[in-house]
Amino acid sequence: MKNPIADLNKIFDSRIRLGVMSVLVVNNEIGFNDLKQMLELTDGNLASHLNTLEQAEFIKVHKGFIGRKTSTTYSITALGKQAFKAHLDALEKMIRKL
Amino acid sequence: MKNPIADLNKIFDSRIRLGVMSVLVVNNEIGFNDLKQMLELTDGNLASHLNTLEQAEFIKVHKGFIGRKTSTTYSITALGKQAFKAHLDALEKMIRKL
DNA sequence: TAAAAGTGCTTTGTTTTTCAAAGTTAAATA
DNA sequence: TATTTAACTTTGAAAAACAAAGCACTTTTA
Repeated sequence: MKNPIADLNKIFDSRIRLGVMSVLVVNNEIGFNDLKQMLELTDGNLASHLNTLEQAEFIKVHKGFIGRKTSTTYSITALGKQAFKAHLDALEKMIRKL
Repeated sequence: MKNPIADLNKIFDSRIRLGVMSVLVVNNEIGFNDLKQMLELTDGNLASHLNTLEQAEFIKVHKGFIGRKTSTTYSITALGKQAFKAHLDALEKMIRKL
């Protein structure tokens, strides 16, 4: 039997980053505050996890306005989609033995 | 939309503990060294994760002998099976939106 | 118009978690 | 007898997670 965890992506070990990605897969764009409320996080905590995902180029940021109010939204990148899918495939392979 | 990560079990955030559980689900008993080789871990690292799982009563230890040589094996408990399944269900629910 | 509140962070510092390395005890093998 | 193996425990360092506070800016409210 080979190492069942070797293909899991370390970035997605975090439940929060997993949650962000899962939200971004179904919402092609979501705001900082919506995400914050959805995942029940403090600003700093969310911001740092978003930063990790951005560094990995799994998500990208859009800074814009709603009317004249600033609004930051996030979306998943092609690379992010691919990496997330690969992770889920690895997870599935790992547990399909059930 | 409600918090998609609320039902994930914190104990299974760790890829290693996830790996241990997934191995134990299909092997009703496995030895320390087999697990160590399978997951490619140092003794101390594996031992401490096994300890976490044991504290949670998700696995149990059997200390015995092969001939007169000590042999430690691990198996999953009913509680562990249940908790692991609940975690996988939560994961699945989270990603079935795809 | 002054105060309060919201947005989206960054910074700071603490707590928690992870991990490798070394030490340990007892038995097995060369 | 010396070395090796099994299965840890202990120690300590590094990394990660997190809350709280601060901040710059804008908008809303009193």
